[in-house]
Amino acid sequence: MNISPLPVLPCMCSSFRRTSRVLTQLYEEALRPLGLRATQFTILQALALAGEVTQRQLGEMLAMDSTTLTRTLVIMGREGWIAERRGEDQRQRWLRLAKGGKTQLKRALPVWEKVQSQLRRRLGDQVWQNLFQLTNQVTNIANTQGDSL
Amino acid sequence: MNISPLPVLPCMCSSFRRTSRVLTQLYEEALRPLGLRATQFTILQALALAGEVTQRQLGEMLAMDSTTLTRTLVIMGREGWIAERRGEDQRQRWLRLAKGGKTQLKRALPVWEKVQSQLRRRLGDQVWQNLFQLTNQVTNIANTQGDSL
DNA sequence: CCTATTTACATGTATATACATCTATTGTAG
DNA sequence: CTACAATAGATGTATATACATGTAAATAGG
Repeated sequence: MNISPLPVLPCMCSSFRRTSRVLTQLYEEALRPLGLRATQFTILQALALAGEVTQRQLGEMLAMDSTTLTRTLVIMGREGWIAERRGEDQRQRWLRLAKGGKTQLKRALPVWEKVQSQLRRRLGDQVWQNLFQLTNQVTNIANTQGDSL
Repeated sequence: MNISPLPVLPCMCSSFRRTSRVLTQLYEEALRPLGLRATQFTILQALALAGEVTQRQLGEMLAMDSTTLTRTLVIMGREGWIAERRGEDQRQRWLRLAKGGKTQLKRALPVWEKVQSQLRRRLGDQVWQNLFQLTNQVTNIANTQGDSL
């Protein structure tokens, strides 16, 4: 059944991590038939919006460690979703959607939009907008909190 | 430097996952000297608040798969933070804080409160309260979204 | 120009996470 | 009571994630 509301956790970090888990399960359940994980979908979408970027820039956009991307990009390259080239700076990897990645994203978008719209309907437009604003605000503040020097 | 605000992501799942990552890094940076990960701290705190619960109940509280807890509990048991016993139902594991877990939690709480209060100050009390309310609302809605049958 | 430092990414390692599947136990229909 | 279904965890496997450290390339100082 699982109807009873979950207890409020006193920790902001725990609260966000818990919400992330349930959202991830919801979105991944929808994306599973396509063989897409949440992070992978996010990267496809980010590259579609940003065009060609370095691995580091992508990591900054997603607030994800650049070395974490190394592993995920291996998987996505193996699937033929990501294309890359070295820059003039030979250390940099410039990343972009490969043809297969565009196809995969095109297939995923309707599925994603359905999940988004169902969730949005249940939350209401006002809450929905608030959530984007607030999560973004927390991200930016927490992201600079440690920068003491 | 890293001052420029991060782009708003159009996906609610990505937004929450990104915020989770930055919050986790912030909290874990503070907890690292204690050898505590975010999830581990959450479990210590949850057990302190809930008393003795089964693995499944703990999983439900945290919206975490019960089998995920199996691995984390191995680590925490090895550290001497968790005690357990079998119930009348021999399949169930009843979990509680061990003495070492109480000690560890006592050491961690001041560190955690410092991170919380700094973040709370930068966000403001109103936003802080909103965040708990909203993350909880999203958790409960997303947690029941998939329950079609 | 040469060395020291910084930067971009790769690799090793540990934890987090979920799902599929397996085992043991409990509950249920006849 | 017995066979079958449901439940609680354990285990196998794959991905996600970050940090410490390594390597190669670029940059800065002299």
